[in-house]
Amino acid sequence: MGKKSERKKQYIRETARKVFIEKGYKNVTMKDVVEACQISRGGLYLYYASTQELFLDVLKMESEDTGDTFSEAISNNASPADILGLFLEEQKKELLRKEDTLVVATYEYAFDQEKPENDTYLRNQFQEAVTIIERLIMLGVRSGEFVCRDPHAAAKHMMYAIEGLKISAKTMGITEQTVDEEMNYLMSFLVGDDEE
Amino acid sequence: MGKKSERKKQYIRETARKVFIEKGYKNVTMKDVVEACQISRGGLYLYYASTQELFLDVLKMESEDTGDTFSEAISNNASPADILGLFLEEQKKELLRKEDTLVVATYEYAFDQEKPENDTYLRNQFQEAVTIIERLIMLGVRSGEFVCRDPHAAAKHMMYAIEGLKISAKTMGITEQTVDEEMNYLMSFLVGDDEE
Amino acid sequence: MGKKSERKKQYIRETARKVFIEKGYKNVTMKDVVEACQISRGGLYLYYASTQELFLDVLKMESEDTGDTFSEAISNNASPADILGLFLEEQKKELLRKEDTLVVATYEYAFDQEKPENDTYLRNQFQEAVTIIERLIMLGVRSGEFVCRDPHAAAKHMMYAIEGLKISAKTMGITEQTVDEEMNYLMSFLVGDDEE
Amino acid sequence: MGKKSERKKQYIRETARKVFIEKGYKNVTMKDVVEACQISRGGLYLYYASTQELFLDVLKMESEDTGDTFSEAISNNASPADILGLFLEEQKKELLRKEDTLVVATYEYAFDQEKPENDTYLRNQFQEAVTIIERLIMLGVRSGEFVCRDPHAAAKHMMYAIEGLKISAKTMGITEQTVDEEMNYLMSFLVGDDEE
DNA sequence: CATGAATGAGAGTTCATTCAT
DNA sequence: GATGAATGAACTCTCATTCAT
Repeated sequence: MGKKSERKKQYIRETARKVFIEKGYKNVTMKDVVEACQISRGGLYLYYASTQELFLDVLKMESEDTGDTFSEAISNNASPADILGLFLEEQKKELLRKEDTLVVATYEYAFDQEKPENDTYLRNQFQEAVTIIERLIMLGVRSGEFVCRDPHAAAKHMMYAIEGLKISAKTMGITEQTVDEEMNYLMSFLVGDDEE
Repeated sequence: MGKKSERKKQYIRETARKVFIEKGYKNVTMKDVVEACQISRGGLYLYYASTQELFLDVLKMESEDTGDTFSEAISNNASPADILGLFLEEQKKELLRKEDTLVVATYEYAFDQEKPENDTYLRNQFQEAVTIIERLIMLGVRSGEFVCRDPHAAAKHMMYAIEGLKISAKTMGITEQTVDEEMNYLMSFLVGDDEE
Repeated sequence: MGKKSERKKQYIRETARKVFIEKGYKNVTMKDVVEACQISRGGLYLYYASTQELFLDVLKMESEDTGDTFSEAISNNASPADILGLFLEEQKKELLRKEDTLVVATYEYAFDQEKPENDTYLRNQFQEAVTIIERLIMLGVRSGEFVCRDPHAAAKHMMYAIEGLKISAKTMGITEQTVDEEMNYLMSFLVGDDEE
Repeated sequence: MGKKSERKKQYIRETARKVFIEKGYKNVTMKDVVEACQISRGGLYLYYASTQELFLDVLKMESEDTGDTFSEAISNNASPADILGLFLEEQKKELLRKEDTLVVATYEYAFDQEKPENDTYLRNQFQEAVTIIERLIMLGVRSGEFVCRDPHAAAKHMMYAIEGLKISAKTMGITEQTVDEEMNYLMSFLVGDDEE
């Protein structure tokens, strides 16, 4: 029965996700997963041949589960500025979250790949975010809320700054206040109420 | 012989540095280092008890070796804009460099620490850079080259963006053009020749 | 349904035969057989509890299928020398054949048995061949084609030499020319056209 | 100290030899060897990376240790017939020996190689024996003890027969009487006292 | 009868770490 | 100080075998 099997795979994926969140990528062994899932060694191999395969599936699940909150907000015809604010708020929550985040594991995984080019997940996430922000900025410019000459460059810039915040949060640590300052700084460029 | 001993330690450190550059942090074993150094297993333990200890010493050496080019340029009384341009150029080179960089190992090491707060190296590097940039901006504002209301926030912002570029380069890959665009974008805020 | 069941068993046997031919005896796992047969793991166990059991059944099938060509030739009242020539030709083909032969698996199986005495298959094959050759020699002697004082010893000797060729072919390799030379050598003793 | 290390390697080799004698080739695991040697898992890997490597070294040792009895007998200027008799006696002892023989393991190893051609050990042994026998026959012919038209063919034939006896002994079993008969049969060809 | 998910024993391999020399 | 042999824990991975459905 494919269904039962798929449910178990799903279970393993979800359990493994927690393990990756807790331990990162490189520190996770098949044994860790086996123990977390409370299944047998061989049982795990029935579904996944390596932590890499497992992690990739976790990431895939991750991409499928997210991105919805957005389309929702957008279709709710909130103002671009509001939506962007929402987005930044979301990012802030994500990057301040200590538990329940795959960020570290994802970076670690990326580092482990021979060529960065091979790692499509992070790039896709990034590109997708850039596209959304760019669209929001353009909408905002049209509605007069935003001032921006090059929405694409601005969007990319925002994402690089956020990426910088993310990695900083996970490596050197960061305070909520610092994040807020940065987020405001990012918005201030677009609002352009004053010259800078 | 403290001296001879210190020379050997130095040798191990430098050789290990190359290993960390090549393989990152987590992938390096004591065995790797022993082989790279062509010394005995026991010999290595005489100086370092773990790859962590070794890596920390490599980082320490790293901090000591750098940071000098700058003070130099500053004392050469070049214009702040030039120096900042130089700094960005330096960052660009660093982040596009595929070989000969400890960036990945350093991040990996940071991830491996229980609390980000424990990892002083990255934070120190970051803070130092922020301080320098901030100082440059203030000088530039005073000389009329730059326009900036909050030099500290601007400096921090620059560093977060750079950090974002760095991690992106190592995970998703990045083109030189993209880096140039970002760098120009960062400068454009300060020059303020036009409203944005 | 005994019949349906027997047909399936037959199918497994035949498929497994190919696997044994390809991989020998010890290298074959129940998994290999399951995969080759495209049946379920449990399904296989319904018929065979181990590769040993399976191999024994393959061998049994083998004995049943062969030995017929001969009785045929004999009853065709060809001359003993011709029939023996035919037999040697047959052996030559068999031992030069790289694919489609159970020779290696059979030896491997025999090695795996605690006591050689337990392995009746090879001995039976051998005895049977000796008997046939002996009979042929006796017929040839009677008809004046062969010269031989001790047909039984001669027959056994032939078979040992052939066995030697067989194992040599599978272990060190052998050329067709070498086989031909040996076969001629074996015949020359019986023909006795010249003193040796 | 290379010496100490070599002594240990020697010890492992000798101990492993016993294991191969007892269990054949394919049945031997690194664990078996570790236990027989009473050393640690890692300790064995320090010297040998696989049972194959180990077995090859055992075989190499084997070739070095043997072959001496012969040259000795030859230089003792015994008659060719005596030496050949001695050789056959030796072979008889070897093939009847149940314990203390690597024959099975060697065959098993040979079967396990992809191409029989790769397995030089058996072929070398065989060739060497053929050469020696051939030389003896030629000497015997010259001295009038033997009658033989084609010493090379005769030598090869003897070896194939012996090979056949060997494998038969290990697979179907063989009695001492049968071996004696065969050996006599082989000698009778050379002595040529009667036509057969 | 048949399936295939699940188990767990066991083989292979690698390394951090110690210690006699 | 320095060596490198030795240990043993930890991991990866594969199958024979069972059993609920």
